[in-house]
Amino acid sequence: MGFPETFKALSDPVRREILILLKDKKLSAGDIGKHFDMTGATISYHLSQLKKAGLLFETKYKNLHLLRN
Amino acid sequence: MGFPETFKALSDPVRREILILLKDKKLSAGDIGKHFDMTGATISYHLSQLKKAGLLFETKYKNLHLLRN
DNA sequence: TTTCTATTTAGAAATTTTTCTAAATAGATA
DNA sequence: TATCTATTTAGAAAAATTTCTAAATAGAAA
Repeated sequence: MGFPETFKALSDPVRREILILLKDKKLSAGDIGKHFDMTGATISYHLSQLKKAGLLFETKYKNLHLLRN
Repeated sequence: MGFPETFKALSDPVRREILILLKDKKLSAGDIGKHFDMTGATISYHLSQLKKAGLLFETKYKNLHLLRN
C-alpha cells in the first residue's frame, strides 16, 4: 500500500467518483453501480482496486437479528 | 488543464521522478534522460505530457549575447 | 553555411488498464 | 432447504498508455 499504488488507485475518474459517492453514506456495490453506465463486474473491479489501496472499507451487514438485551 | 488531466500527468512514476529532478535545478531533456533507462524519444513524450498539464515550464537559453546597457 | 549533437515527431510494437460476458460464489428470502 | 438476487472471479476483448525505431527538425559549434 505504498504511495505509487495509492496514487494509481486515485488516478481513475470512476474510482474518484466512487469515493465521492461514499463520502457521506454507505452504499452497496449495486447502488454504486447505478451511478455508472457499466456492468457490475466492472464496478466490482474498481471497488477491488480501491480496497487494495486501502481507500475503502467493507462493512458487512450480515443477516443479524437485533435483540433487546 | 483541469484536475483530471493534472492527476493523470502525475500518475506516472517516471513523470513524478522527472518533477523531483527538476525541483531545484534546470535540466535539459538529455540530462533528464540520463537518469532513466529509456530512449530520448520516450523522455520527450513524458516531458510533453508534463508540459501539457502545465507542470513544467520550458526556459530557452537561446544563443543570446549579453550586452552591457 | 556546413556539420554535429539534441530534441521532437510519426508510426508501430509492447504493455497495462479498463471493460465486458459468462460462470461461480455469496447472501438473502420464501 | 430451495430459490432468487447481488457480487465476485476468470478470461477475453477493447481501449489507452508507454515505449521503441527511424526520420525529421532544431540548435550549437566549427
